[in-house]
Amino acid sequence: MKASLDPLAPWLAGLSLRDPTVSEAECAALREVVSEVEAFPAGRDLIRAHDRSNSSSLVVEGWCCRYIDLEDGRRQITAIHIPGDFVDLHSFPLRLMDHSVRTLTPCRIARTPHAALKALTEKQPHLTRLLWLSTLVDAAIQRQWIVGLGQRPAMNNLAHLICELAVRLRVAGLGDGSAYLFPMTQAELGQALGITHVHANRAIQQLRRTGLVRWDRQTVEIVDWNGLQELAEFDPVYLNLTSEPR
Amino acid sequence: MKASLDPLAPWLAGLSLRDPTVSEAECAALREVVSEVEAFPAGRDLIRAHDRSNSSSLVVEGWCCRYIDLEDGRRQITAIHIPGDFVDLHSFPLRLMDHSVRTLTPCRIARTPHAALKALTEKQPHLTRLLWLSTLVDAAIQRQWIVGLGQRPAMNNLAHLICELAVRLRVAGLGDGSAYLFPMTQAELGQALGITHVHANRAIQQLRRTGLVRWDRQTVEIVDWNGLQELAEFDPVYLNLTSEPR
DNA sequence: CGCTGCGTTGAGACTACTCAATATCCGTGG
DNA sequence: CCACGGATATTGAGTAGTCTCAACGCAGCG
Repeated sequence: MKASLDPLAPWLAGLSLRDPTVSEAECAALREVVSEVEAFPAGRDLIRAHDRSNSSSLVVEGWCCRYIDLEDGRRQITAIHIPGDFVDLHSFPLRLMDHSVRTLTPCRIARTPHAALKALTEKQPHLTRLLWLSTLVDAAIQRQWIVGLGQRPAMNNLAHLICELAVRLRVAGLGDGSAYLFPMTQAELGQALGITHVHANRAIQQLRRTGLVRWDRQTVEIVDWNGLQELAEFDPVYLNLTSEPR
Repeated sequence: MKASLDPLAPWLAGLSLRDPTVSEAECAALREVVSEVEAFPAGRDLIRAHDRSNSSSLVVEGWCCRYIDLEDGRRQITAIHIPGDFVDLHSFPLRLMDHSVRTLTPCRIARTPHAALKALTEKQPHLTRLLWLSTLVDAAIQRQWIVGLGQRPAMNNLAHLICELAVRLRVAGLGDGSAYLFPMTQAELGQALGITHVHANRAIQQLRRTGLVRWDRQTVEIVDWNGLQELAEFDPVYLNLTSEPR
């Protein structure tokens, strides 16, 4: 998973499957507001809940997540972000952060000042709608997580997450989706699935026993995509892709 | 809870607490694209998943919800919408619906054609950001639901929902939030909380026993706001209010 | 008056949790 | 190269929360 030379590359890769009507001028305008890329180690908070953010972060390389902590220390991860995700575009129209953002792996992040984004929305209505769109895809993903947390047993929800990330990674131009690096610990996975790390471990074992995926160390390999999709009831409509990735 | 003469009134009431910088001209522009109000009975689908929508709905009166069904018939409600909510602004930038929308009570709904919204975004960048903002508040609410479904026991999550709706109703100018009509059946409540209707009933009873709320028929009365807020770990930051309602 | 939908209750089963122990991996320093 | 320590993964046993199935009560309505 080499670094792209163009920090916008994974974002544009995803966009090309959602709305291919981006002009060269728009790309240039966006490129201009994306400041230089910064590197972060794993497990570093980029923004904390209740902070006031004045820039938005685009993931160029690595995984990060948004999360909300409860008073007793339990943590719920509300989103997982991969390269190409504008992880914190939400903080642009919103004022105070209602959640925190943190790296799951070493990351390279491009920051965009809110002032620059605001200026951009003044002049570029089409590009503005695309940025809006990308926050709404995030929201659609959140809805699926709500369904998973509310209705799906742990193993099925885990299968759904694996499907989702496979497609999203493929959309971002990272691999073919049949096997990928899954760099989260089982504790973090549990925080995303709303279960304890002990139960996350058991859900993984249960999923392994179905034979639909192989899961060794940090590598997930999808052995039977159709079977996994069926187990998870995974319907990629919510990812808002107009054309098939790959 | 009488119908407002102005279909935009509850939306503007909420907006005034989030971004009071709306100009008269912007209101006029928005008013122009909101078509006449239509009435719907309870339990009517407004939009179905996988449909292609060409207009967005603003709730003027009544409650409705978004939901996603699983194959075995189980349903997860992903959002509850009250007057002032632009229930389906998401369908404007998004193409295919990933979820359905349905009335929970008799409703009056104002429709806005997407073409008109698009035209509006071409000319009114500030208003566009406000519309964007309102979809992001929806997303923030969804995040809290994720936290609730993943981490909170049923009764606590129910308490959180009651707190949330109390504030949101107050923000929309509907009542003082200390007591309100809760027009959902226990089955629907269960679909929102990710539990069965049987367990929803037990969660209600458990909450009643705390003495923090009275819940008779369809009326919820908050007896001890501070106690309820504490039980729910309710922190209204995510509703993005710059000033206190009322 | 008898539907029908909604709320309520009980009993037993299953999912996920807690607590605790053990095993494995991996980076670091000797 | 090996020893060590910390983080991560795995396992077991008992408990708590939630589900399923089934029944019953009550209210509104034709």
